[in-house]
Amino acid sequence: MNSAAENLCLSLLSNCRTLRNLKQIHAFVYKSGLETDPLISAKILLISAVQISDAIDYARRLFIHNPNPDVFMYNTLIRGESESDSPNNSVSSFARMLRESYSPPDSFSFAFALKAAANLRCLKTGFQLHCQAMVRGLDTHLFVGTTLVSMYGECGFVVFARKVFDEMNEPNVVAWNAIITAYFRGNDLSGADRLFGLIPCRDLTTWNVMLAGHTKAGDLERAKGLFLRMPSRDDVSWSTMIVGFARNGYFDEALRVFRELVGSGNRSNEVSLTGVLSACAQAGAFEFGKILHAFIEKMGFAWISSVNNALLDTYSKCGNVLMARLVFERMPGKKSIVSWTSMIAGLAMQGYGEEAIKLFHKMEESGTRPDEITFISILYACSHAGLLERGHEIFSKMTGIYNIEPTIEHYGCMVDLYGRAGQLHKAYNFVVQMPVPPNAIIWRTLLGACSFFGDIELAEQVKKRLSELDPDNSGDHVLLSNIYAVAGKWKDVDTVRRLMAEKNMKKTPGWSMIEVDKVMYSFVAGDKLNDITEEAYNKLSEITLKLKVEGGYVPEVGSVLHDIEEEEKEDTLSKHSEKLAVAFGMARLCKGRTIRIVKNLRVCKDCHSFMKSISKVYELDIVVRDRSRFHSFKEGSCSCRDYW
DNA sequence: GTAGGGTTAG
Repeated sequence: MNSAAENLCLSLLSNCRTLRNLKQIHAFVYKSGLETDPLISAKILLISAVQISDAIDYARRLFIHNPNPDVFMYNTLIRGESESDSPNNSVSSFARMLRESYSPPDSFSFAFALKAAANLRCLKTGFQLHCQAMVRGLDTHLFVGTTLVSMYGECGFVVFARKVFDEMNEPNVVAWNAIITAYFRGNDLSGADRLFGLIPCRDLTTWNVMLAGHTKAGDLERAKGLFLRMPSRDDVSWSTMIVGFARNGYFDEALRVFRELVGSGNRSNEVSLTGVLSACAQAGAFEFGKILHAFIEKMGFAWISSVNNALLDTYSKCGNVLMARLVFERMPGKKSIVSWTSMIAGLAMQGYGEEAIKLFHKMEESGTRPDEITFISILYACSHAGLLERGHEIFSKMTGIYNIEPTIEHYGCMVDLYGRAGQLHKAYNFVVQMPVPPNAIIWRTLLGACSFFGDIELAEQVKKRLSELDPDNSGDHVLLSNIYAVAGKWKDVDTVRRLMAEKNMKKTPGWSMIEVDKVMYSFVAGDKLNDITEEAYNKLSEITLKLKVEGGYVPEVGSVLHDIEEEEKEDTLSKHSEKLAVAFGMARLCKGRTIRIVKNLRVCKDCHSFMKSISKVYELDIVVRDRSRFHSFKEGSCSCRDYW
């Protein structure tokens, strides 16, 4: 018979969602003398290990204090750890079960431990578990077999996955789904399609498997076809499409599908939200992002950490670091490493180096261990704020205290740090002494710094290295020719230009995007004429004239010498995509509204001074997110202090 | 009293 207190505890536990709440209930359990009640302690373990994302440490402590855990409790811990940040703990718990438990692992134990091996992509662990399962006669168990298929698939061994699948007695639809997923994992799209044709019965999930496989392979057309053809769709089908579009750069499509999802009355979930938010973040769709924020609050998604992280990233990538900070501060529960790192990166992109470092220290104090991505963000913050010394300290801390092996990206940050500070020869010496061979990106970073500080001699040396590693990169040639042009070395400019023409090198087309009335418009340099571009071109000529007369704006033709004839210089400059986007925004948006642009390349010197000029003459704020950082133009100057 | 396949942010 359950007592009244026991029933009360069980009912409290069934509504428990946060660690804080769980601790309160746990205290009440002690007070009521129910701490040894098997049903209640099992339930508390289940909630902390599985149902609350940041409570696995609590679960582990509970488990340790239990003198003789039963199979159920072992399985719960193995399951929770397999889904945690350190799935290797799950494997350890399984091993401990073999050594210490009175009862042997059952099919549940194997399914959970195999999931850990899959998450670790550790074939060796998976193989050992497979052997153990064979010894116990559990390898042909339907559930264990299916998990084996997906484990081998995750580890990239499709042949093993297929072997297990072929040996299964009567594979059901779930097993079929697992083997199809394994084929997609191994990039065997036609194999996956073939199996899809052979499958005896398909449910909704099979169609979702096909959607996921094709979107991950980047074939959105195929996925779209399947999406329209499938007999019914659920929230996972919709989320898969939205995430797929967002991942592959089809931001407007992601926004459109999300709108359609909400309009159709189907259920949106946290995954479709993170997907559409990611599209907004990449495209800089600030207005749409704000609407999503309201939607999140209204629909009760605000307690989910993945949604909050995506929202904070959206605000910071749209240039609104204050709103990003607000979301960050108000997030419920423990802040994850993703939250901390996103916030640090957000501050870094705006050039708030000191604030980023402060937050980094707060993160350390909170007990969250920074990882390699955190260090990339914080080093980036230092280089973009000119904090040479601090960057140096942090780099030594990473290797010395946190024992994190620097990757080529970390070295790249250091080169950037020296380069931006004008210490070109220090940067060069750093590159040649690096323990890993420098790649083209490293040399390109240095070339950029040489260009900024006009060091022709070093630039030529660096360009030589680049020619060995990546000889046909047009950007490198453009940089070099710009360096010559600024120094007035026309003959050298000509040589580089001729080389580019001979090799038929094409410049990466620059594009810029702007959001007007929650719709994204994109512009490409030298765009063909249509209604939208015509409107932009007309407004642009009007603006340029006014700036020349009232703002003293003089086009800086140095940036275009590489690819066109002299008389066209100014004409081509005026067609840069960011100028078109700004002009379009000024034509369409209400007066006084901040203009927000996202650009795929770095903004050129001419466009930079053009924006400064607009911000003064028109008394208008402009925010440009380029490939490397944010530029906030206000009253004739830029937040980057002409340093980018 | 726990399962297996499909969607999740830096």
